[in-house]
Parts: sequence; structure tokens; C-alpha cells
Amino acid sequence: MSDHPLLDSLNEQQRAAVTHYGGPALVIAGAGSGKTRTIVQRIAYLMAEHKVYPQQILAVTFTNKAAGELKERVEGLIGNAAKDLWVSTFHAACLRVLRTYGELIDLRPGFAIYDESDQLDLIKNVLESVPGLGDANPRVLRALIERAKSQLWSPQMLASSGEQKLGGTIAGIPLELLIEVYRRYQARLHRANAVDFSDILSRTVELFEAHPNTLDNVQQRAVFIHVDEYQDTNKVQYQLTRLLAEKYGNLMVVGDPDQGIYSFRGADVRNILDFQQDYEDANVYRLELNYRSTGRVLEVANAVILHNENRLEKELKPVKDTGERAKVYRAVDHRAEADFVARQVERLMAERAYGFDDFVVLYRTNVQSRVLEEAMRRASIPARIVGGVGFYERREVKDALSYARAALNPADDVAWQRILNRPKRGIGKTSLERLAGAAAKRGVRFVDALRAADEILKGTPAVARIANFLALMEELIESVDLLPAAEFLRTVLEESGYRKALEDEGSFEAQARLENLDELLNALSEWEEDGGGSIGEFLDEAALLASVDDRAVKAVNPDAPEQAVTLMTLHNAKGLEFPIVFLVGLEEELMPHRSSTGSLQEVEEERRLLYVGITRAQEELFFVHCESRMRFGRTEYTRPSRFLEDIPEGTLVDIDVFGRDLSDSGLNKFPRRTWRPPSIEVATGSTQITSFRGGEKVEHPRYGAGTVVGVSGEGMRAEITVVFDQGGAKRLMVKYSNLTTLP
DNA sequence: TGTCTTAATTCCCGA
DNA sequence: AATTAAGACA
Repeated sequence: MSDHPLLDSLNEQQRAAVTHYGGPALVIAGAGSGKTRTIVQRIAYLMAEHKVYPQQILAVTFTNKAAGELKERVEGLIGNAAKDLWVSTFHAACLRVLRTYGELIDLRPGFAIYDESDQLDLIKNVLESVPGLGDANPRVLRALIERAKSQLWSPQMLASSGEQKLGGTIAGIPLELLIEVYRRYQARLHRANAVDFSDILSRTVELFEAHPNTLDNVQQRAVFIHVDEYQDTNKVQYQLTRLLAEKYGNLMVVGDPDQGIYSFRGADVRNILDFQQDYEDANVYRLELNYRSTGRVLEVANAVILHNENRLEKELKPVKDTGERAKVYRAVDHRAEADFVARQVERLMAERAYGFDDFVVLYRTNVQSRVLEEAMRRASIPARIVGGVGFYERREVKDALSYARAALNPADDVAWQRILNRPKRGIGKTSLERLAGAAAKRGVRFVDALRAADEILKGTPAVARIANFLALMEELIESVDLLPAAEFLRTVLEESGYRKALEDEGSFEAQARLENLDELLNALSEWEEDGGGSIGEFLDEAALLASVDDRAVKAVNPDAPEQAVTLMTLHNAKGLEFPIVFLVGLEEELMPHRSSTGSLQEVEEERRLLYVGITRAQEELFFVHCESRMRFGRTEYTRPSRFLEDIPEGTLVDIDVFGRDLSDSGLNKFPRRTWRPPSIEVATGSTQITSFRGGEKVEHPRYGAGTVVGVSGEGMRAEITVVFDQGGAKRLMVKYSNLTTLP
């Protein structure tokens, strides 16, 4: 068994993992340790050596892109049989299950998938249609509902012990209101024959639990299961994995606790840390040899992550040569920062044989991308932004696709309301509100209210216009099943007058929208040529497209050259690698982000995010930060990120804009060790002002003594996070906290 | 109802 | 700075 040709090129640890056969296995795979390769070889080995059928193998990846690559690589090893593997994301896999068995849990054919903006529309709808529910911020409500759903908490469960479950922070929203909106939101989703993103997973769990035979069927297709990026799974994904693996127990999870960066959407590193308790007799394999990065890069990576207190000890060991030291550049402002990146790309390409696609610029927030893109354009460097406002979220694209949704699923209230007056047909806000109100009151679908419009809106001019609209929709409903996808959408744009309205407008913006619609039609045609399918299937795929997926990247920027510098967020960089990496915006308030400094856990997640960024680099690494930066149109002065202090002197070189070592030139180096725990000043009485600073000891009348670990906000809205000696961390409004400072 | 102007909000990460 | 919601008025 140990001399199979598939094993030849593997190191000892990889080989151990690859030859793991039955039972549960945990693979702790450091960045760049050949993780994907190990999964690929393992799948091939199962088939070649153990005669496992490809139809019995499931691999769950984080993005469609990763799934595609995995499948391709297995195909490269074992040929066409790989076509029968099931390689998919959690969401795509569950959607497939729901499309097959959904009717068992009351999901009718053609059910819709609601994205974030659909969710918000629905929540606003709920708030408006129920008088006296209050005017809470829909975005906050959505976030809280989302948080609950990612943990599989029903409204009922929140009602019984909500306060503890949400960790005491309900963001100024009464728990009762939250529960009521959540309940009504779920009811409306059900009536709309729709699921939101988290429902795709949680309703699959529901299906499996209520109808064990469906689980059994799926298990036959997943005798050997692999889950990649297991450190970023949430409760629902954990549960799904458990259910799927229950029967055969052949579960291999792969991940790296140091790269857990998705706790904001419910991911819980404990899933991977507790794997050995959950699955007794699990074999553990550790891949620590790093094939990706130079020694210098890894030195920085190891030094940074070492500062996290809550982690398994692990060190990346280089296989490559030492390489170049990482560089730091201090820019005057964000423009200078972007120009610096452009200069370095030019310099490195002139010095060595790099192509544009050897470079990536990583930032914490999407807004940072614009200045970078502009700088690249000025320097005539082709650049491609991955992520940001996705193609399928653009207004005109969503409008067009909403026609398809409405035709496929008459219950889809959000889609119907969206297209009712787009293009403008003289059915305004008032009519819409009266119709929606009537629908809510009668407990019927919005389309039913439309059909009863002559009664609801008696005597108004809207009645005739709605009749016309309904006639149009009848026609579209008939053709949606008859016409090919692209043909149908073209019909929509013509018959609805949507295209004409944009053409008549004639503005620059309308022109851009028309081009986007053409792009959508192109995408549809191309998809049909590739053997796509119905427009319903296209909608499914579009909904689940990750921003790094090739189709999404291409849709956003169809004429981007192949060779381009990549710009993306740190989150999107997970799993990728580039010879040259620029990490920009390394400032306090941005990295770590201002909203993630309230607790040690949050700061450590930010540090992991930086670690993910650093470990993307194969050869060279640049850290960049600014003295000032524009925010909300105002210039703010900044301080270097505290994370720069994690890196030992001597591993970094300060450079100027030309890439020259500042210590050679005798010019000033800037002080890196400038970060101090921030303080906060609060008026606690009419004249009295109290100041709190991170690290200070305080006392609370109820919770007792504790240590300040973070402050945020200012004035009346200032919040303070305190770790109490008894009872853990609490986030308090300073104004009401009655804290006193202890010596 | 629709359109134009002004005010408010956002800018954390994403399937 | 840029987008979106709200308000004034035809």
C-alpha cells in the first residue's frame, strides 16, 4: 500500500493523511502545506487503491471556484471517472437536496432564494404591515435574525432564553420586537415560497430530521466525506456534516484553526478544536511543512500569529529558501499608498520577469478598493477587483431577474413588489403600500392583492394600470416555460418596456445600465451554450455565486484583461496564493477594524485575518499604512496597526517609495511602537468627566471588579467592554454602567 | 404620482 | 464621497 505511485511525491504527513481509509480523520493543515493536494490525492487513492466509486465520494469546499479546481485536479490524476464525484459548496449541495425533496417540507417547485437585499425588503414589509411594531433599523434586525439562524435558534428558542443566547447585546432592540419580527419574517418567507441563504442549510437539516429516508438517500451518495475549511463552519454546517457522516463515519475534515475568519457569520472554531471529542477514535494528521512561501514570509507569519493566546500551537516550517525580508512603507495618505503600490508593481516587473497577475493587493474593507483602482489606471496597470458590489446585485440586473422570479413563483412577494412599477407605470408608493397592507391584512400573497386591485384601490387610476401589468405578467408566466432562458429575458426587457425606458432616459448612467443588461443576456446565452438549463437553474447558480468564483468575477468586469493585478479583501483571499502580496491599510481602526476591538476574541480574529493575508505570499510581502486617510469624506489621522508591533525588528525593512532601504540612506525610520490602549471620556454627571483606558481596573456595582479591554464610540453612546473577574466579558453603555476606576 | 432638492447615512467581512 | 431616504411641491 505504501508504494502506490500516487504517493510518490508526498511528504510523510501528507502520505499518512492520503492513505487514511475508514473512520473519522482530522487534518490540521497549515497555510501552504499542500492541503488541496492532499484532498485530491486522497480521493484519487480511495478510487485507485480501495475501489471506491466516485459516486460515493463527497467533497465540500468553500467556493464554487475551489470545487471546480478540486474536481479538475482529481480528473488530471484519474481521468473521466472524476466527473461522477460530488464536489460542491454546502449551499449548492443543500440546494440540490431541497430542489429534489423540498416538497416534503412544503417548499413548492420554483421556490425562490432571497439574498440580503430581498431579506431587507421583506423585513421592511413586515415592519410596515404591522402597525405598532416600531421603527427599528431593518439592517440591525436582519443581522440579529441572521445570527440566530446560523445557530439554528428558532423564534421560540429565542423567546425562552434569548437574552443569554444573543450575549446580552441586542443593539437597542427589545427582545420581544426581535422575536416578533423574526417570527413574521419566517412566516412571510414561507408564504412567498422562498428561502434565505441560511434556510438553504437549516431547512435541509429540517428535511433530514423529519424524513430520514431522504437523509439515507443522500448518505448513499456520500460514503466518503471531505469538508474543507472546517474551521469556518457554523452550527448548521456542523450539524449537516454530523448527519451526513452518521451512517458510515468516513469523515475527513481539513482546516486550520489559525485561519478562522468568519465568526461574524456564525462560524465557530470550536467545531474543529472539538473534533476529537465529537468523533471518538478520530485520527489526527498535521501538515506543517510549507511549500508556498519563503522563510522570511513564514517568519513574519509565525511571529504574528504567536501573539494569539487562544490557539493550538503550530508553526509553519519552510521548504523554500529564505528569500527577501518583508517591506514596510509609510504613506502620507491613501492616495500615496495606492501610488506606492503602483510604483512597486512597475519596479518589480522591470527588475524581474513578473506578470501583472503575480500581484495581489489585499485590504480590509471594500471601500479601499477605489483609490487603488484609480492609481492603477493612472499608471496604466491593468487591475481586476474581485468582490465589491456584485453584478447580480446591481439594480437593473436584479430588476430583470425579478421578472423571471415572479413568473416562476407567483408567491414571490418581494419580486412582484419590486417590478410592479419598474419601469414606471404610474403605480406609485401609495398604491403599493395599500396593496401590501391589504395582502398582509388578508394573509394572502401580494399577487392576490393585485388581482383584487379593483376592489382595494377602487376608483383610482392605478386600477387600470395594474390590469395591464397583470396581463403582461400572464403572458410572461406562459412563456417562461416555453422559451430558452436568454430568449425569455429578452422578451421581458422588450415587452415590459424596461429597455425602452432606459433608452429614452439617455443619460450616461442609463447607458451603463443598458450595457449591464446586455452583459446579463450574454452571460445567459453563454451559459446555455455550456449546457446550462432553465432560467430557474440560472437563478439558483447566480444566487450562490461567491465573489471569487470565476463567473462572478467575469460578470462584474467582462472585458478585464487576463493579465491583471488583483485587488480584493482579505476575506476573499483565503485559499489563494500570489508571488507578491501588498497588505494595505495597516492602521488602527482599520486593521484591526474599529468594530472588532471590543474583546480579545475579536482582536484575535483580526490577527488571524492578517495571518491569512501574510500567508498568501509566495515570494514578497509589503505592508503599507497611511498617516491619514479619508473616511466619510473627511480626513482622519491614523496610527500604525498594533499588529506591526507583533513583528520583530530585523524581520522588516522600512523602505521609501522607490523601494530603497531607509536604514541604508540614514533617513528617519518611523516609530512602530505607537499603539496604546485607547481611552474614552464620558460625562457621567453635569460637570464630572470620567476617562477609561484599556487595561484599567474598574468596579461595577453588580458584576464586581474587572479589566477594561476595549472602548468604542463617544459621548452619550460610548460603550466599554470589561472582562469581569467573575462572569466573563460584558459590553456596557458607559453612561449607564456606574463604573468606578480602581487603582 | 412623479420629480426635484435636501437631509441622512454609510464605511466591516460574505454565501 | 457617494448613495439612499425623506421632504417639498407641481
